[in-house]
Amino acid sequence: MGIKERKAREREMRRQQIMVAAKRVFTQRGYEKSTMEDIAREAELSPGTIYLYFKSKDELYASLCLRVLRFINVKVDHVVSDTAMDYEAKQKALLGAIQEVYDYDPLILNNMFHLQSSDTLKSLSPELMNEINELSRNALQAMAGMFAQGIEKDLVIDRHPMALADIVWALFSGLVLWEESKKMINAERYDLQNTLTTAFDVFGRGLRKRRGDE
Amino acid sequence: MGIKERKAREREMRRQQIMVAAKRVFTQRGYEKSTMEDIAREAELSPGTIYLYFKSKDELYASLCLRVLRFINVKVDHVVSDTAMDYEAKQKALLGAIQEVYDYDPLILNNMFHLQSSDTLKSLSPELMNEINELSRNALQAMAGMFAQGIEKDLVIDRHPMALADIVWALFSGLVLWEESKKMINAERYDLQNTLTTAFDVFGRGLRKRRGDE
Amino acid sequence: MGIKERKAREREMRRQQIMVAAKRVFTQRGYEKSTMEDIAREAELSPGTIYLYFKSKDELYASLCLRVLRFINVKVDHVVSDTAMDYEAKQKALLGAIQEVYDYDPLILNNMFHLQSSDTLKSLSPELMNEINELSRNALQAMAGMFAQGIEKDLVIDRHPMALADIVWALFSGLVLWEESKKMINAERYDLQNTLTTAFDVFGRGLRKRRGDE
Amino acid sequence: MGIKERKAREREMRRQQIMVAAKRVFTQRGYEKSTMEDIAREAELSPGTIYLYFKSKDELYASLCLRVLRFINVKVDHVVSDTAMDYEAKQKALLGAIQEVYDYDPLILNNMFHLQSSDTLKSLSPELMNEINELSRNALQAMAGMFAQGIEKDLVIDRHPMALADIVWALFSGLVLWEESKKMINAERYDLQNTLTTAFDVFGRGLRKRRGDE
DNA sequence: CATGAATGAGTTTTCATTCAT
DNA sequence: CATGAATGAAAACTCATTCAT
Repeated sequence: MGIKERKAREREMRRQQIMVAAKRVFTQRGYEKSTMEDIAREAELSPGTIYLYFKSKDELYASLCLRVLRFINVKVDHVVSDTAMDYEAKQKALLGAIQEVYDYDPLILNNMFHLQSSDTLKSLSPELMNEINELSRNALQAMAGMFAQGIEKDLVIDRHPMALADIVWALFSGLVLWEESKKMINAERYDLQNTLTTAFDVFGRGLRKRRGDE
Repeated sequence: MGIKERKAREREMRRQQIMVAAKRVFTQRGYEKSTMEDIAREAELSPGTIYLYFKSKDELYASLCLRVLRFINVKVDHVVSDTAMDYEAKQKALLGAIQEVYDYDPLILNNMFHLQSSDTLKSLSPELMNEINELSRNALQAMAGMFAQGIEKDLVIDRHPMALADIVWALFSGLVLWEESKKMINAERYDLQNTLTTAFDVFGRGLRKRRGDE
Repeated sequence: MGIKERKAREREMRRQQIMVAAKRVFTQRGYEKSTMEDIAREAELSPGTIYLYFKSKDELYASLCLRVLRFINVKVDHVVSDTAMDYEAKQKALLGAIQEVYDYDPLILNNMFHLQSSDTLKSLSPELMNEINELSRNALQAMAGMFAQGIEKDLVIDRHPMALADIVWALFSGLVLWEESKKMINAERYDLQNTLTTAFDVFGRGLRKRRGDE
Repeated sequence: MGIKERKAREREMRRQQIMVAAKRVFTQRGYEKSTMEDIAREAELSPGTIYLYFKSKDELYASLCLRVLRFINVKVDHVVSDTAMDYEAKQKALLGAIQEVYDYDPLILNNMFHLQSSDTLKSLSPELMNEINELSRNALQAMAGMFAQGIEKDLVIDRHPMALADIVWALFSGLVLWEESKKMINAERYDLQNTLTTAFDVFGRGLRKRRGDE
């Protein structure tokens, strides 16, 4: 039925509209300081309406994280399974994907941290929780797999691949944090782009194994 | 007056007792989910008493950050000004200092993030704010100075020294975050020690310049 | 006009459909915990449609009560005015009618209680309120009239007839309540039928006057 | 310690103060229409204070029921175990106890009905729930025991003792309900005292077995 | 007529902070 | 100084009712 489809599409658009507004508010104020009324105002809707699309503030928040995780997974899966790319290209593409996430919503990786609270987890619907867990695990394992390949081909120093994947993730979470902290300490001119480029470079060198090393 | 001194010392001890309790609670639950009553209970004091030593929850929190920043500054200043150490030793000592902070309170660097909220800043007393700003800037500039030395002596790749300092900080903030996130996604066995060691290694290699590189 | 009639009949059928659904929902959850959406879902209609047939939740509820009151009145009037029945038969028929109401909707007598709230009453349309008042009064007075007859013929103990009518009503309201309360306290096996039979018997004996009594 | 005792007594008095206020408000408006703010205003306290003594609206309500159940149990246990009373005296004392409850809070027996909702039960602390269940069962079984005695001594008609206990309880719940319903239908002059007296009389007659009966 | 998405006032609950003892 | 009961403003969430389609 065409009507049902249209309804579903409209419903999905409202969801997106709310998520976009929520992202803006969460990014600006952080999870705890953002009120549902703030989000409603930003979405130009009434508070009650939000609850027609998301069961609770936590579910709304988790849905935002989910979207980012899905994006990362698509990218990572694509990069990892592309047999035409050599290792160097894959590493570059991976870092590019993470920077895309960063550009989309710099705080999401840090805010995701909020989900760790066991109280929060209890209130999430099991489906949501399961998808989040699965996607997180999948992204990480895909990255680890890529590093394992690099180690095998002797292009990356021989360290536990999962630890390397963790460092990639941590470095980016940390940069976000740090960018915000710098604002706090009134660092006159925080050149994030420069820092990111340097990080990529440092990180790339550290991973790369060269003859005569060790 | 001996009496006045004793009083002052007792007062300082109470402050420390409260801060130790607050650290434990903030570390466990995060800033927003920690209540003043939680902290009072942990300190075996009444809520009212906390307010005799700290003007507000925010000031208590900022005082915790301050303590960590002071510790880092002492270490960094010492390392940087020690003319007996060569660059490699300095870099190692610096990373060691940061890991000490991490061992003392893994979440402090992340939680510090909370201060970024402009609402929070407004409620802090100007003296507190100034000291925080100064210490943060100082620590970062000292680190940057160290890297500048390394670059000059051709021991470190030629990148903006401040950016390198940022990356050090960010990497460690990020690792903490990530450790917590892994709990969330039920990562089967998260070997933080391994990850940290690898990070040190990767980071060290990336910073170190070698003949024939580039 | 045949068309107008058909329309009217269809309209009446929708009303009935909604009332049946509402009865089910109110019976299950009670007045306050039942939402208009619950009722709409049960009636397989949309919430908006309910409002085409009933001005408000209160009016819908009052309409349900009205239906029961009308049923009781028909029965009571019939019993009381039937000159062919002797007193004993009338009393029996009356109790039978009440049990019929009970079988139809055990909670209606209790739920009716909700109407007592003065706020609720204010929002009812005067016509509805008037009919409810009149029917209630009429049913009670008819019963009282019957008891007065019994007293006159020396078949029933000499007590205020209205008080006797009240007790009949109260006993049945109470039994319903009590049946529900027993579920709450996990009474192992609540044999309502047995209790009702006993109640009829005890009550009948109490009303019956016997030679030598008093 | 005298201080601890005094504190405990003061705390208990506040609890009572709140419960008295809550009783008044619940009695006047019913459970659902009573807001915590209403109760706080009646108790001349702030809403937050109520939550220092009762975990939720439901727990406050359940505590009220508990108090009444405790009272009934004390009375019933006393009457049943008093070997100096004959059956007739016991029955009279029992009805008297119930009327005392009724005089104290006419609506409590009806309102208790609210607890039956499974949603409500889930939110109650298990201890509270257990005590309510135990007390209810105990009161009922004690009453049933008394009737069993009466049946054995051939003073009460031979019916299931538990059914007789149920009827006692139901009759009184019902009278309360009915008293309120009468207000609703603007019954000109509702003489509750007369109805109650008649109910006692009718009920007593119904229970009493006499030679030559049946 | 029928729909069902949207509304927003109203409710329960939390917690930083104060102040009388 | 220390206490901890009390406060009350603010937040999450609900639901009867409306109205554009």
